[in-house]
Amino acid sequence: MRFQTIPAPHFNLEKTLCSGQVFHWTPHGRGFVGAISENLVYVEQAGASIRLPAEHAKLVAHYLALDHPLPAILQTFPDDPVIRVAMEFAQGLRIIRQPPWECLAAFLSSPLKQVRQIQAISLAIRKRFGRRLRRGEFEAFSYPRPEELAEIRLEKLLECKLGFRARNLLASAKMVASGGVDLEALRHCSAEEARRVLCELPGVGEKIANCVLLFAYERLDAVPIDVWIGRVLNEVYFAGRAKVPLRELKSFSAKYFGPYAGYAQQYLFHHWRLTYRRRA
DNA sequence: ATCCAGGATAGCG
DNA sequence: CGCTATCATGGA
Repeated sequence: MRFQTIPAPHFNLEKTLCSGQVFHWTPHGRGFVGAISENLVYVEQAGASIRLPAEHAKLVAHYLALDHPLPAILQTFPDDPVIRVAMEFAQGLRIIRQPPWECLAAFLSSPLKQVRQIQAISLAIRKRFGRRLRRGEFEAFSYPRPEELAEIRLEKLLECKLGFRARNLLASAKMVASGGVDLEALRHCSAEEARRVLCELPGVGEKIANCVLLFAYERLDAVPIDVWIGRVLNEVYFAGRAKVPLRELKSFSAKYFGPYAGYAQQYLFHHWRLTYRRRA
């Protein structure tokens, strides 16, 4: 296997793959093994570059969004102390371009789960129902395609610890498999239209739709407001005010964080989730 | 033990 | 419309 090193300035592989935007990459040697659709991929950080099998260079560079002008994006963030410390903490984090179905399926299994558990579920489904991919010392599993997942019995899916999410994942897979929702077509829609269509899927509300828009469709202004972002907004930007309505949090985020609000949101999410200590 | 987790949704007033 | 209870499971 011929390896290649390609430049990856302003990039941190570990922060990018382990910040709760994608859930199946597993440490291997000095890097990570995973799959992009049906392609087995190994990639490792090498200073300001990444090192990977040459045949996957193009695929991975696109997936990891190495072409995003990160310094220019960061410059659009508001200048406040909370953003500044998050930018420092999450330096090199990029929002990637996931295949839509993989991303949607992962977030369908996310409600009321910790990142750790979403990882476990994602890997269990891949191992159990996906395709085994092997190449030399590397091994990974693809995520079952919609039409494959749609054929799985609910009882079998439940063995992957999905709980009440299994029903939604299965029903959504059937809608995608039957063509009721065309995930590829959403690439050409406006963000509003794509969000509306995604919310037609069972188990998808505005938050998960925004996750998919941000992490799969490159709508970098989409802001998923989960418990962590809600916490940041309430404790920092709405400090002292009790019970701020969700619609107010949404409108504030869209205005205050700027054209790459989704990117800013991810830096805040990563920082707060890994450093937060509950107060007495 | 008790509370919480990258929420969505039916059912209520 | 906005509010609430509920859903299943494991981590902290």
